[in-house]
Amino acid sequence: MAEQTRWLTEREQRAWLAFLAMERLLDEALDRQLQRDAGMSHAYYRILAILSAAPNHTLRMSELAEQDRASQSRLTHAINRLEQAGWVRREKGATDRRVVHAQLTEAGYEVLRQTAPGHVEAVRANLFDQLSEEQVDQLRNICEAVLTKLEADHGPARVPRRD
Amino acid sequence: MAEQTRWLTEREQRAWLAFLAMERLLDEALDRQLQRDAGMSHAYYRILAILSAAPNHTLRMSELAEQDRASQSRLTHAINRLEQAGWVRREKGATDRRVVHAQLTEAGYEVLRQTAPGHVEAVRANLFDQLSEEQVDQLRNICEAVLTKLEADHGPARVPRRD
DNA sequence: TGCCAGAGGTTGAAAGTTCAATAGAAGTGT
DNA sequence: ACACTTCTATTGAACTTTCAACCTCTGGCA
Repeated sequence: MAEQTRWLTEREQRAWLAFLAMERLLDEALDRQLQRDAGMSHAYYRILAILSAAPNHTLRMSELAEQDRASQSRLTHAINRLEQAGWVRREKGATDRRVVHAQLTEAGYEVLRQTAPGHVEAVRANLFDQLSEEQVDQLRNICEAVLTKLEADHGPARVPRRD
Repeated sequence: MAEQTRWLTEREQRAWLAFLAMERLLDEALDRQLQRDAGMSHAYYRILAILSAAPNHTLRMSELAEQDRASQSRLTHAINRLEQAGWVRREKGATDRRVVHAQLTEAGYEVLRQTAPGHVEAVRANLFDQLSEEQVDQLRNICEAVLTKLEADHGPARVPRRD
C-alpha cells in the first residue's frame, strides 16, 4: 500500500481543465440554442434523434436508454415529459408484456425535422468549424479510446462470476 | 435565406456521437467514484479545488462562478450546501458590502486533501491512461480552440457596441 | 443631499436527475 | 401447479440546476 499519488502532469492538468470548461460551455451553448429556437432541451433532442433513426421510429425503453447512455429511471421521467408534449407515444410489448416501446409521434418527428438544421448549425459553429479535419479525427479517436475503457468497466453490470 | 443545411459528414457524425457518449460516461464515472469514496459530487469537488488554489483559499462569488463556468445562481445554491457541510464559509466584503467571499474551511481543505488522490487516480484511469502523450496535447488543443470560440461568444455579456 | 441606474448576490418555484424501493411479467426448477 | 429468481420498467423522495424576480449596495450626477 501507501502508493504515492501520480498527480497530473502540467500538460495533463491543462488538458483536463480545458476539457472541463469546454464541456460545460458547449453543453450550455447547445441547450440555449435549442431552448430558444425550439423550447426543447438538448437532453430531449437527443432522445427524439435516436428514435428517429430507429426502425419504425420505435425503440424499447432499455434500448433507448443504452443508446442515450442514460439510466432507465432518467428515461422514464424524460419519456413522461415527451409524452405529455405529444412527441412520443408509449406502447406495451405484445409478446413480452414487461417491455415498453417508445415511438416518435408525427408531431415529434415534425418538431425534430424543424429543429435539426438549427441544432446542427450550432454544433458546427461551436465545434467543428473550430477544428481542422485532422482534429476531427483526433477527437473521434480520443473519445472512442476513452469510451472503450468506460464501457468495459461499466457494461459488466452483470456480476463477475467466481465459481 | 433558404440556405440549405450543412449536415455533419460521416466522420463528424462519428466524432460527435463518440464525444457525447464519452462525456456522459466520464462524468458519471467521476461522480460515482467521488460519491462512493467521499460522499461528494464532482460539482462540489470542483468548487473546493478552485478555492484551494486561490490566495487565502478565498474567492468572491462571481470570480468563483467564472472559474467554474457556472451561473451565479448555481453557485449560490452550491455554496449553501457546502456551507451546511462545513466545508466553506461565507464572509461579506469589508469595503464593498455587496460582494461575498467564499473561503475554504479547515474541514473543507482536509476533505479535499483526502479526496484528491482518489479523484486524480480516477481521472487518470478513465482518461489519461487511455491516451498517448500526443493525444493529451491534441485534446488540449481541441478543447482550447473550442473554448476560445465559446468564450468569445459568451463573454460579451457586455453588449456589442455599434457606434 | 437625493435620485437612480447598474453591479453583486440571493431567492423560490419549476424542471431535471439520482437513488433506492417497488410492481409486474417471464423464465427455472421441482 | 408452485415457489424463486431475474428482467423490465416505474415510482417517489431527495437533491441539483435553471430562470426570472428581487434585494441591497455602490457610484454617478444633478
